[in-house]
Amino acid sequence: MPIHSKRPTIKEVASAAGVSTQTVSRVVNGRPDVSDETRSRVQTIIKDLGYRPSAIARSLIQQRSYTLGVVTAGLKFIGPSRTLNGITSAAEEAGYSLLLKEMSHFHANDIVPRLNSLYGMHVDGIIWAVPEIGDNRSWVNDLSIDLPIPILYLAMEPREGVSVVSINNYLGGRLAVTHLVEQGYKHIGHISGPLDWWEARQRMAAWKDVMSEAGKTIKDHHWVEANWSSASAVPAMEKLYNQYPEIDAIFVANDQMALAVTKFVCERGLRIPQDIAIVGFDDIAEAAYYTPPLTTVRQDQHKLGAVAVQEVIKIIEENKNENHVEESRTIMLTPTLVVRESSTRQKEVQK
Amino acid sequence: MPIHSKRPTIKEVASAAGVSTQTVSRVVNGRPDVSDETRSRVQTIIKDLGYRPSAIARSLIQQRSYTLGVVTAGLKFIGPSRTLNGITSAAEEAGYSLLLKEMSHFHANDIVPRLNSLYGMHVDGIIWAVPEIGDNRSWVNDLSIDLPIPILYLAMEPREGVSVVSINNYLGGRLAVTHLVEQGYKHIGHISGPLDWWEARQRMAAWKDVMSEAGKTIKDHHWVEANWSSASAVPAMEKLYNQYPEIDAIFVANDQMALAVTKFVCERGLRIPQDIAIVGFDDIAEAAYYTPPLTTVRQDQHKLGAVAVQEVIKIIEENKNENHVEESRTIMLTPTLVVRESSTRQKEVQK
DNA sequence: CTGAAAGCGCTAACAC
DNA sequence: GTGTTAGCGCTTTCAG
Repeated sequence: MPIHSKRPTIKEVASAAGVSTQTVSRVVNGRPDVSDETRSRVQTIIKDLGYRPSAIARSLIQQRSYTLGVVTAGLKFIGPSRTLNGITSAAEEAGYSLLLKEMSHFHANDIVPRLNSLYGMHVDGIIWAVPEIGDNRSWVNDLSIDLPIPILYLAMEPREGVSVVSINNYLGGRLAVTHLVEQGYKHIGHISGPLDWWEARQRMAAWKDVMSEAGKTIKDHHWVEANWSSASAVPAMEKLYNQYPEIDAIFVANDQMALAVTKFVCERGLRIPQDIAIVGFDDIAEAAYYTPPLTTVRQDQHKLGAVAVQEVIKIIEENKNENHVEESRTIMLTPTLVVRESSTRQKEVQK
Repeated sequence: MPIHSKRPTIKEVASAAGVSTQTVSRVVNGRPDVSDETRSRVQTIIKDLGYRPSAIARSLIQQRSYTLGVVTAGLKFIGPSRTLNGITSAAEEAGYSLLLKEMSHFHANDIVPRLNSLYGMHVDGIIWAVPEIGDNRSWVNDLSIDLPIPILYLAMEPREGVSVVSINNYLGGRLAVTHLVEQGYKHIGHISGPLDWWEARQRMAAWKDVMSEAGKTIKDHHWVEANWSSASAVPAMEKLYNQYPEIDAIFVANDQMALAVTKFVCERGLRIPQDIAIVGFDDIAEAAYYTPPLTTVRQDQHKLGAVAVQEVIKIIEENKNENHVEESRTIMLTPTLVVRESSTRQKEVQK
C-alpha cells in the first residue's frame, strides 16, 4: 500500500515486472500487442505499486494534452456558473480536462498573461467565456497575441474570422416585448442591464424595435439603465415609475432585477399583472416562485457551455488534418418565452 | 509575427540568439546571473518568435506544477459557484492554476478516476468541494487510494486524520432559531434540506436543540423535509401548515425554499412577520429583495473557498520540509445572522 | 510479442 | 556569465 510515498514511475513498474517500460506503456494504453500473461502480471504490479501514469509526460511527447482552457468571470452570479456547468459536463463526456481561470472583473483587460499561462500548460483549445463588455474584445484580432490553438468565444457579437457561440439575446427580447404587446399592454417600459454589455444592448434594441413596429414612439423617459442586480433595480424602478406614470408593463432585462421590481410594485399596492405586467429574462430557478410567478425568457446557458466545448473540440480535431483551412463558425442559440402569471392580463393564456 | 505557427521551443530561441538553452532559461526565469547585453538580446528574440515557456515541461523536472485540483458538484446552484469563485480568486493570487472536475451528481462515488486523473496531471494538492451527503465520504480513510499529495475537504463533518474547512452550520441554525425565540414566536416550525446532507442535519439539529433549551417539545409534525429547491418547498410548506396550524414562525433551511414559503404565506393572505415569521439560510443576493426582505443566516462561501486554497497551499509548503510530520487541521467558519423584516415582530429591531 | 534508443521542452548541477 | 550534461516520465520508431 503506497501511503504518501513517492509517485511510482513507469520504470519502477517495468523492473518490478521484469519487462521494459515499453511493455508497461502498452499495457497502460490497452494496446493489443501484449501477451495475456504479461499483461496481467504488469497489471498486478501496477495495482500493487499504486502506479498512475503521468498525463503531462504524455502531453509533452504527444503534443496533445486533452485539456481545454476556460476563462470566465463573475462566477458568483448564476449565469456564468450555469455556463461553466455545461462546459464541465461536456468536457467530462468528451474526455477532456479543464484548466480554469477567472477574471477578477468583467472589464479586465490583462488578457495576455491568462492566454500565455493556459498555452504554457499546453491546452489544446480555449473557451473564452467572459461576456462582451465595453472594449474587452478589442484584442481578438490582434495578431501579436495569436496562438497556434483555437479560441472559441462565448456571449459576444459575431465577428469576422473568429468562432463564436452566443444566445440570441435580440430574439429573446423580441419574444418578451411581443408577448406584452399581444397581451394588450400599451405603455411598455424597459429596465435595461448595463449598456456597455452587448447582451444588455441586444435586449434593449429588441424592445425598441418591437415597440416601433407596434406603432409606438419610444421616449427617453420610457426606460432606465440598471446593472443586473436586484439592488440596482430599486432606484431604477422608482425613477421609471415617477417619470412614466402611465406605464402598464415592464420588460426587465433579467430576473434578479424583476424580483426587485415585483417588490416595488407590490409595495405601492399595485396589482401584477392587472396594473403592471412584468417580464424578466433568464428564467432562473426561482422565477416560478416569485409572487406572482414571473414570465421570463429562458436562455439555456448550460447548453451554451456544452456547445462551446463540442465546437472547440471539433476545431481541434479538424486542425489535425495538415491541409485543413481553419474557418470560423458562428452559432446562435435560440431562447424561449416562459409565460407565467406576471404578464397575462387576458384570461386566454397561450402557453 | 507567429500566426498559428508551431510552438517555438527554448532551443529555437537559443540558437536564434546564439546562446545556450540554459541562458534562455535564466532569462525567462529572471535569474540575475546573465549580462544585461545577453538578457536584452534574448528577450528580443523571445518577443519576435512569440516564445512561451512550457509549464508542463517545467512541472516534470521540478516535480511541482503550481496547480491545484478542484472537485466540485452542483455548479448550477449558487452555493457551489460562490465557493468556486473564492477558490479561483485565492488561487490566482497565490500563483496557482486550477484543474476543475465537476461530479455529475452529488452522490457520485466514482471517486478514484477523478483522483487519478488529477494526480496524473501532477496537481500539487486537491480541494474536494463536494458536500458531504449520505456515504459519499466513505472513502476518505481508504488507504488504498491514498495519494502522495494533500487533499483538503470542504463542507463536511470534521474527521480524525483529514483536513477540513467547513462553515459552522449548527451555529448558523442556532442563530436563526434563537432569534425567532427572542422575537417572541412560540410555534417555530422547520423546513429542512435533504437529511442525507450533513449541512441539512446540522441546521435541523440546531433547531431542535434551541427549541428544547427554550422549553418546547419538538413533535414530528413540527417539521418537514424538502430538497433545497423552491419547487420542493411548495408541497413541504403546504404539508407543514396543514399539520401544524398554530405555527407562527419557520426556520427554512435555505433562501430558495424561503422564497416559495413566502409566496405560500402571501397567497393565504397571512402577513409576514405578524402572522408568520420566516428565517432563511445562505443570504443569497436576492434575499434582501424578497417581499418582505428575508432575515437569513449569512455564510461566506467565497471565503470558504479562499481559505481552502490557502490551507492546502500551506500544507503543500510544509510537506517540502523533509522531516515535517503532516498533521490534519480543521477550520470552522462562523456564519452571521442578517435581520430583515421577515422576522421582526417586535419594533425594536436589533440590527 | 518485446525491447533499445531517442527525444518531447525544460532545468539542476556542475563545469569553465 | 555562460555552456555542458543528464534526466524529469513517458511514447515513438524501429529492430528483433
